[in-house]
Amino acid sequence: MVTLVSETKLTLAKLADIAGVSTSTASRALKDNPLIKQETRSRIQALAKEHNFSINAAASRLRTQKTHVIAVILNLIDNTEQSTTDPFLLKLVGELNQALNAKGYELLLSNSFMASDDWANYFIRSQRADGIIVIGQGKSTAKIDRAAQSGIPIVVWGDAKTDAPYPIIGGDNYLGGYTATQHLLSHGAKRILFLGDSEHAEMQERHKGYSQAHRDANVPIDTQCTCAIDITSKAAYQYINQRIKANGLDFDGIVCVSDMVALGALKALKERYVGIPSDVGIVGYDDISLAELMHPSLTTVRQNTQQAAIEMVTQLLNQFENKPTESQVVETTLIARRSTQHSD
Amino acid sequence: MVTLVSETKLTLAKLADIAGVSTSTASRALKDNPLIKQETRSRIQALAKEHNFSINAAASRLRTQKTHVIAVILNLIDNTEQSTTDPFLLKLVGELNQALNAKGYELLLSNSFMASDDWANYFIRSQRADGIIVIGQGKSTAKIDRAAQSGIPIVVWGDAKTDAPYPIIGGDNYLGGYTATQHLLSHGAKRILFLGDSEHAEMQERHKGYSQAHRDANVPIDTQCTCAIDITSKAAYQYINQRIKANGLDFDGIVCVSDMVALGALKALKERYVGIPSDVGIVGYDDISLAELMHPSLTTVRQNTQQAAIEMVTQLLNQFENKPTESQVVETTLIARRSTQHSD
DNA sequence: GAATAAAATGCAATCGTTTGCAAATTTTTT
DNA sequence: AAAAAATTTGCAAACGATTGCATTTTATTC
Repeated sequence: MVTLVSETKLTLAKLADIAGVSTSTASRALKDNPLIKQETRSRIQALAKEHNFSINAAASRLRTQKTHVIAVILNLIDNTEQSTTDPFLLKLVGELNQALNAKGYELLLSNSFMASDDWANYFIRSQRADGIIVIGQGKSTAKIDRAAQSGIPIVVWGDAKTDAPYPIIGGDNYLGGYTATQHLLSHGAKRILFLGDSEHAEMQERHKGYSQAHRDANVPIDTQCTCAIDITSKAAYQYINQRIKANGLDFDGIVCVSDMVALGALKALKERYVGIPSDVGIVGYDDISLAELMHPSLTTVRQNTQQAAIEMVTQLLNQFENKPTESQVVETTLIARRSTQHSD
Repeated sequence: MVTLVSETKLTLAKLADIAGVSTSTASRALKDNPLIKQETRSRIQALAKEHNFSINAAASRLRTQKTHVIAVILNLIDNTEQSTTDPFLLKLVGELNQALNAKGYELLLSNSFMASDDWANYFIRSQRADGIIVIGQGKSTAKIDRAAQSGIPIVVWGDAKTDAPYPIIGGDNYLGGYTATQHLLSHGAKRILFLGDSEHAEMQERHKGYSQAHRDANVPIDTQCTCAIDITSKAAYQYINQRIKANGLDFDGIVCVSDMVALGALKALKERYVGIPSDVGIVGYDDISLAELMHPSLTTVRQNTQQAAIEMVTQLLNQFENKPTESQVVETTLIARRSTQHSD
């Protein structure tokens, strides 16, 4: 495979030459700067198209000190494989990609394992990106705090109620946990498991909602019902299996911190012929596309990810202009399906 | 939120000043160039760490004409929402991210809707990236061909048997289609639907395998059994629903071009109380993490995505050094589960 | 038609690294 | 101790676009 096209590389200077103008004029013309006569502008733009010319991004970035790139960091939990497995995170990435593109930005994908620990340095000071979006608060916000501390533009997907010097966008986790639990209680559940990892800020909030719903319904809470597991379907599957083996079916409802967890639990229950929802009702979180495809379809809590993505981008761009920013709660609604209620 | 840190921006020149050496020495020291005395190297590296110094990527890229960035383009099918929905594509992205990082490259995520149509121009000539990886051949390879034509480094995930001037990495689609079909036939199926879009090169190959398996088993093929639908669970759900409404259950097996499609079909069948696998056996493709969580768990064809990612990166980097490249077939295996066979 | 205002273009410095080559320093050899 | 060789360092020219300011060209006014 030989490159036939190359000739000599086409630069703005050469294009200007061809057009018979200076580089300044060419540069302005390509950006449709009204300083330049309309006719000249069109002429140069046409010429650029004709010669397949593209502004050199490296040079432009160096000169303008703006990259128009945003780094999106998947803040994964150590030694879980939540990453490649969880459709929710990646869905969010997809939405962010769209939201960013709509504003003329590109998305540099990274994850917390890969990027060096000093995000401010690695991405911003090095001029690889203009700002960063972190997906997930993780168990510790140390890296995030550190990055924020150095004053770089940053936005986080997480629990919006957390008090932090940077804007956090996220669903109303307390409400989500509350509604999910209440929903199960109102369908008669008496012993509801909370399945997930309560070390995360988001999960903690959900757990608070879970507790409050119990109190409001006058149903006692057993600490045995709060089960700390990794946020994967596998962990959920194993946990439920083991629990039933050890204790028998000592619960009649499950609130899960993600749909993946719910699916793992569901599988374990089905294998043991536990009736759903007759014996155990189950609620997931995230409303991934598979939730409604399951059998029974999965009741879950949906967070408006598109709205979230747009909001995150807005909050980030605001920082570029030193506008004030604030954490935002996105729409969070319970989607009731068959895993918690019989058909009408 | 005020930036407290900024002072004046730290450049290599200033760092060199602090260290009392020239910028050339500083530059070399930071790259551990043996031209520089070991002691000087360590001293400057320490200084850089201490002052949170990071080389300016824009300047470096401009000077070296290398970005160390690879653009990954999700080549989506027009007006389907395959993008944010299909876990398989995003899984591949995750794997690519790892493979690229391992080689010191970063991943710029894009999709065919966003990026301008002229990939060579937009990504490479503009020096936004050094090469591109395209995920999916799509219905038409026009954009890919065009990009390849201009001699840029490029690799494609698709059907490796397609003859093309660029390396294509992919599973053995013929074999996958063949094995899936044969598996159903050997379990007694007589009328098997092929559910998917046969305009794609990959799908065409699978369809060929599907046909050949029939011939080898001496089972007649009905063209009515080849069903062209969008590659989404929704389309599959609707199609199966409609078909049954119109024709009754006129089939006893389904070969799907993706797990998402299979899940949609599964849902439609279950809602009509069609027994699986007793009445209809069903095989998916991709082995997304949910395949085994389904009920019944889904028989599917797995392609080794990790191997694929590594191979794609290798083939791409080879092009940087003008080494020869070639299309590669990755491991493709049938994972037999409950959706095609009763428990033992 | 000269003077003034407005519109269009060009000059040249700058962004921060990298690197071929020359210069300075140190070490080895005779 | 001088000459030669080997080791370290520094000079200065790129890389390609952008932009404040100066300059030229065109249009307007009296």
